[in-house]
Amino acid sequence: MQNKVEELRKCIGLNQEDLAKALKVSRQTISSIETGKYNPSLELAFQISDFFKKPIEEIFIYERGCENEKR
Amino acid sequence: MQNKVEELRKCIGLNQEDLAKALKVSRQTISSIETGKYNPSLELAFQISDFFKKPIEEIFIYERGCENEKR
DNA sequence: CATTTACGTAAAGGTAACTTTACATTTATT
DNA sequence: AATAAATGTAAAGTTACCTTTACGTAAATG
Repeated sequence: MQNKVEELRKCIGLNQEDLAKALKVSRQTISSIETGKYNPSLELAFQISDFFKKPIEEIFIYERGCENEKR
Repeated sequence: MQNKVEELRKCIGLNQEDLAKALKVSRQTISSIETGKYNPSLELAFQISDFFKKPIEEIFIYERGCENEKR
């Protein structure tokens, strides 16, 4: 899943460490999310969403497999 | 974190097993989410969102601590 | 050139999310 | 009363998320 955390973070002139502090997670967590090592938990996604004041869907891009429109 | 999975599921007349199959997870995962045992991963939250055709924020209610409007 | 700042990454460990299997309970049906 | 359908739950195992500590590197600064 792609995300715009790095872009949004740089947009407001923060480094990873400061964003990490603001979100109360480790810098490695931010780094790992930005580099796509793993996705945040739903809770952390909400915190990030709140911080940037954007909906989760605008920050995290879920790649929908074009599998005949499930359902 | 609260969620409306059970409500939305019943609204379309599905049982936990059928929803689980549609989402390709186990029935226990659905049960655990509905009873609040744990939150889904962000990926599963997106799948659930897609399935019910509602944004994540309308299905999962993140309890924001009233901590002086972080940031 | 030496130091600082920012970032990536790796190892080791803890907890959360998810699995399969299985059993118990409740509600409905026959 | 017996059976089936739907749900809750528990145990044991795997993988993902997140932590602390730490090291390497590249770019900027003194």
